Amino acid sequence: MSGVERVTMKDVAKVAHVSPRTVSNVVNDYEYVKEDTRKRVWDAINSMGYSLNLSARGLRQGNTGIIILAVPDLTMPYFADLSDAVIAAAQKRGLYVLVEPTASNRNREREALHGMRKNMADGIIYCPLELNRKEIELLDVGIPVTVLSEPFGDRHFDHVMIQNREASLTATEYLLSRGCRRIAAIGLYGGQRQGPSVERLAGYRDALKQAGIPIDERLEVRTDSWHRSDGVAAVRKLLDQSVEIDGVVAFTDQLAEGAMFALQMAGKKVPDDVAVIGFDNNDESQYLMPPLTTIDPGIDKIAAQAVDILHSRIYGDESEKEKGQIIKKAPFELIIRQSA
Amino acid sequence: MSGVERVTMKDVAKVAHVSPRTVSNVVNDYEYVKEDTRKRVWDAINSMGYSLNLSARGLRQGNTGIIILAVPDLTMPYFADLSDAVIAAAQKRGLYVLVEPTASNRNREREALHGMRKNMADGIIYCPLELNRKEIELLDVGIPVTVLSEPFGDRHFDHVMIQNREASLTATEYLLSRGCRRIAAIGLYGGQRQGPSVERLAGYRDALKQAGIPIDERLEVRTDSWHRSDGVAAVRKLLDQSVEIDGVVAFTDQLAEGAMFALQMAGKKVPDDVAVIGFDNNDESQYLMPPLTTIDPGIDKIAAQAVDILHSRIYGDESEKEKGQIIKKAPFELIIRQSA
DNA sequence: TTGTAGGCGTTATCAG
DNA sequence: CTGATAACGCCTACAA
Repeated sequence: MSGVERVTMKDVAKVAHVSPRTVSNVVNDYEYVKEDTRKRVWDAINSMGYSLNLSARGLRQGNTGIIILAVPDLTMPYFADLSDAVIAAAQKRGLYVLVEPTASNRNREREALHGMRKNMADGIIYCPLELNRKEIELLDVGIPVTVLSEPFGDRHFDHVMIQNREASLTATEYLLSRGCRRIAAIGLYGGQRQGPSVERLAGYRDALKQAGIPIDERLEVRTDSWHRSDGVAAVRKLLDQSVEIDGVVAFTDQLAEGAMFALQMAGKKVPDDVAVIGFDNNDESQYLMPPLTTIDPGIDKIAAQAVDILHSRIYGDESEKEKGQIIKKAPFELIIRQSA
Repeated sequence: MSGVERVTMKDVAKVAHVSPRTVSNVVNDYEYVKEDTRKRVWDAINSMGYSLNLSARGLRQGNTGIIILAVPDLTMPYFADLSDAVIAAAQKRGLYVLVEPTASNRNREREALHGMRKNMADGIIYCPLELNRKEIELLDVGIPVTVLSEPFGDRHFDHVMIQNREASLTATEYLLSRGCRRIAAIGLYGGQRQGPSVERLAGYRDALKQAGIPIDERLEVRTDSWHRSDGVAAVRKLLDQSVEIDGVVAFTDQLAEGAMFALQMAGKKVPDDVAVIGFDNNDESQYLMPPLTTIDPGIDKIAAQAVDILHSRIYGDESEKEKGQIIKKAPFELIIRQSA
């Protein structure tokens, strides 16, 4: 097969009759290299099969060109889409992305490794499902961090916010405008006082309050996670307890999907008997029966902003690095289809 | 915030009153270190906030601990699930995974970067959708490669195979056993003579042949890709052309999902009018209406095998590295639900 | 069981 | 515009 021999810059330099310094300049597109020299060097590089050793560069420069994207679970469509978007955005800036599932079904004992990974990266984009103290501690590792959530605690990480509360308010308002009065909220998550699910519930309550409708806690269904099966379970619970409903605000499209499934299994028509609205606008939501009305959180913009912020923190000039906490709100959009 | 000062092994050594060598031994869990010394070193490490510089280690040892997972598109559930599984498997072996979408909607001009990435990794797991010459060339970069497909060409990469042809045969046989006689095959992809979609079509034809049913090319629908929208388009095409069908073998669950959607929109009942079977067993397929009968390709096993093979090629002793081409077939399973 | 010394491939500094 | 030289932080013979 291929070589045991490692071709280095020095080797290339010898063949091209220049110094290693010049080879480095060529490889890094340094401006002031004679055209002639540049060509000679590239020829040597290609003919010798040389390739840059990024470990060496990293050691010398003190950075790796890698950022970590920490998401709960790649098998959830929202996070898969987000990862894809972040990788694309990072690529534009010449960064590599190490995806790290933090709460995947397949990973349980990753804590140990966590400590190591930070050494491999120049920055972290962290996407929390819930915010417990331990995870937050893990973030504070001496490299820039951008968190995809509302700001929390006394930490001063940068944030790119999904407007969970406002979007949830919008979704609920829409159901109200369609005449729903018994609206269930599905997806309050875990035992946290903060995090996306708490915000989404708050938005739901805001809308009810504005409409003068009293809160009925039986309509607020907790779930173990945000998978489809949780949506099924939530609706079953409502039906079992004979809680009357004419609308469902699901905190993710998967929950909505599961909810619609369970409703239809129980002989309810969507949207006639029960209107359903989701959150995320995953690709699949437009192919459900009926197609799902949902909130589009603008994933590409979120990803691009997160990467841009991180990039400026890591590689920007001093003035950028020293800037105070950056907080951006991403715009969202109500996508109306047939489920509500 | 945190430090400008970089703590090195030498610093730790000084504080712990040992040599850098000993610190290295401790960090790397070398066996022969006195308990007392070990503790002293760890204390120093923790109190000083030292962390290992992986670039330096990589430079010294000639490897990075990173493998690349090249998949077409993270937004496709199959590849998201696969990535999750590969990351989990890699974690068990202490490897980091750089996910690289090769044909994502969001990435078009990544060719240029491709050359660079190989320098950052010790090995590649490559998951092809189609096999064109250019992509194959790109693979041959001097580090071990494991390909998730049937072997091809004259290259001697290692392979972990999904049994596309056999599984597709099984799926089609099942529809036949349920009485279908006009079975459409949806998802022949691109203009290639090789690749998963070609194999799946072959399996479909095998089954028809075995059953003595003549091939009708109008039933074999090409698609641009394997997204839900392609499933919709394929069925619409069949219906528009008034091609009679009573069954659909879709080459992915997403195609099946789109197909069911289009069928139901056209007033057809699934499975009574048209039975539908998918391929992949994504989580969502059990929540469709009706729940989707499909093929489970055993993603966890595929991921684990691919990582294991790569690991032995990279870090194994010489005898393992020199072994000839490794080819493994992953088992699959027919999952029967209500769509067929 | 631990210390010493040297180099892995790059890039930055400093000349020229 | 290009050359020499010195680090970057770690690992590993070799020695003790």
